[in-house]
Amino acid sequence: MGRQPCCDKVGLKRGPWTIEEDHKLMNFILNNGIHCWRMVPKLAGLLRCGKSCRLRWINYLRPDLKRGGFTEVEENQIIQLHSRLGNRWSKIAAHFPGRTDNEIKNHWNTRIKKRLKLLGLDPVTHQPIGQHKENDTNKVVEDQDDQPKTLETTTSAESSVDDDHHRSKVEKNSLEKAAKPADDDDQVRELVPETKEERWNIDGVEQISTEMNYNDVLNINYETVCQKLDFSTWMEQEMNNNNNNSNNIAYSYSSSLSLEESNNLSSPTLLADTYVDGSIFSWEGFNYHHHLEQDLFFFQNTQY
DNA sequence: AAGAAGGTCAACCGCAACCCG
DNA sequence: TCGGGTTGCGGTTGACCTTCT
Repeated sequence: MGRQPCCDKVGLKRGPWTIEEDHKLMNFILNNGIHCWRMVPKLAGLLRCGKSCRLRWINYLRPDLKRGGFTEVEENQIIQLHSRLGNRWSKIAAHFPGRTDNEIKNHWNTRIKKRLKLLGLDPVTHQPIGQHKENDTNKVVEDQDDQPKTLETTTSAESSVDDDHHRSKVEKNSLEKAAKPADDDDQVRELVPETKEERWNIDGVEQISTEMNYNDVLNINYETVCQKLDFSTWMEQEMNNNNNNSNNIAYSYSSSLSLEESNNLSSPTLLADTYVDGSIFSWEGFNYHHHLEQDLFFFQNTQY
C-alpha cells in the first residue's frame, strides 16, 4: 500500500496565493494562534492544505520577516555557516532573525554558489576547485551529533601581488566583520577575540600581522588552549616554511574561535576558523587537553 | 520588437523526525 | 514499545521576470 498523502488534495487550491487568501490566513493566525496546521485551513476558510498554509505563513506572512536582499556581511556569514553546517538551511537560518531557510537556500543556489565559483572555490566542499581530497585530513568526520563536518584547508599562497590578492583581502575583511557571537541549537558559542593589526610593506606588498587577544574566553576556563593556540605566529611560520618564494607572498589572517559543548563538559571541542586572504581554514576537533603540536599535526600535512 | 536564454523565488513534494496516545 | 498523525526540512519545480541576441 502506498503512502498516504499529507492531506486530502481533492478540491484543494494550489499555486500562488491570492491577497484574499493571505488576509484570511493572517487574520486567523493573529487572532487564534497556531495549534494545529491541519485545522488552520478549515477554520480559516481556506481551500488549502495545512502544509501549504504553514509554508505561506513561515516564508511570507510572518510579521517578523526581514524583507530585502542579503547584505555582503550576511552572505559571508552564510558562507561561513555553510562551511560548518552544510545544507542544513534551517540551522543556518536560525542565525538570521527574520530570514527563512527557504530564502537562504534560494540565495545560496542563485547567488552565493556563483560567487564562490568565481573565487575558485567549490561551493560544496569550500575547497579550491580541482583540489582532490587525497589527504586523510580532508575527510568528512562525524561529531557526537552525527552531523557531518568537513576539515577544510585552502591556501592563498598563490595570491600574491595581483587583483586576486586585493579581492581576497577585501573578502577577508568582510569575513572578519561577519564573525559574530551566536547561540544556536547546536550549542556553539562563538567567541570573537579582540585583534591588534600591524601593517608594513615589503617590496611594495602590504603585509598584515594580526595578533589576537583571547581574554574573552578566560572567564570560562579555556585559557589553556587559548594561550597555546597562537594562530598568527604559527601560520606565519608555516606559510614561510612551505613556500620557498615566501618574499613574494602576502597573506593576512584572522581567527574566530568556537567552543562546542559536548556531553562531556570537561572535554569541549574547539572549533576555529582562520581566514587567510579570504580563504577559510576550519580547525575542528581539537581537544584542549591535547598538546598544541598534536592538535596541529594533521593541519601541517595538508596541502598548500 | 520579438523570441531565446538565463535568473529568481514562491511553492510543492516526499521523507524523516517528532509527538502522543 | 509501537504506530498513526503531525510537523519540519531540504530538494526540486515551474511561473514569472530580466537580459541578451
